[in-house]
Amino acid sequence: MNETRYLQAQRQAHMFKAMSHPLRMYILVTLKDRPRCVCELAEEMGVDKSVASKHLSQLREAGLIKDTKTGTQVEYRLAAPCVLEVATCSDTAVLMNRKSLLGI
Amino acid sequence: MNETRYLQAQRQAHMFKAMSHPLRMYILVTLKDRPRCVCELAEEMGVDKSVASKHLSQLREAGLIKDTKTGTQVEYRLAAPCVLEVATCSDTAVLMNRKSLLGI
DNA sequence: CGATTAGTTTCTATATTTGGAAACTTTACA
DNA sequence: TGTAAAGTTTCCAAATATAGAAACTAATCG
Repeated sequence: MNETRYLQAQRQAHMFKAMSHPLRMYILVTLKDRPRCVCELAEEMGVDKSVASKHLSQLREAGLIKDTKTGTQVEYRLAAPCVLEVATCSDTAVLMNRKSLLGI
Repeated sequence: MNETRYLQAQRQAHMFKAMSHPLRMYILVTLKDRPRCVCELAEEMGVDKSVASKHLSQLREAGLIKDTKTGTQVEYRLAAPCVLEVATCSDTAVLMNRKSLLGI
């Protein structure tokens, strides 16, 4: 077991874990548009604000989004828009693979 | 809730879920080098072959790797090497964000 | 000050993921 | 044929993740 390689794998896996939930990806895609506060996202997704807040925490902890506090509101924005392009790109590449896999 | 956007998010999340486990990322990085069979990977990672096999199934199901059966062996290879470059790229971008986040 | 609004954290029940052991399948080959 | 090797699948226990309710914090504003 290559230690350096494992540490790299662990770090990357952690980032992808943050991106591994439908609502969290939905949040990322939505934020690409423009920044939003927690309750806006919660309402848009139809979940409790505590649920939205927790998903946002995970994304922030992973370094994917940033927040700015203004009064009682917390505005969230993408930290690295390129990550999203990356998601779309690999998504497309993999989708093509799966299609050929399924014979579509 | 934007339906199209949610479906896209769901699809991408599914791919990232396959990449969200340290051992699975380790497998991907290792396969970048050259193809391997299940027992080679199991031994290298120090886990039961059933464990390696299950992780490989998930990666295959997500369209990230392909397999070729030869005799009793099943050789796994990367399906889309670009996905790995993508992983390194976003990893770096996010890492930089986290550093500035932590004030490093 | 007291009420309201926006968020976060805690608690709890449920669901999913994971690893390893054991059973099973398939191919090789003595 | 029967034994071994390589994989997969099934089973189970332990660990983790998730949603929503409730409690809590902090800022605004009458």
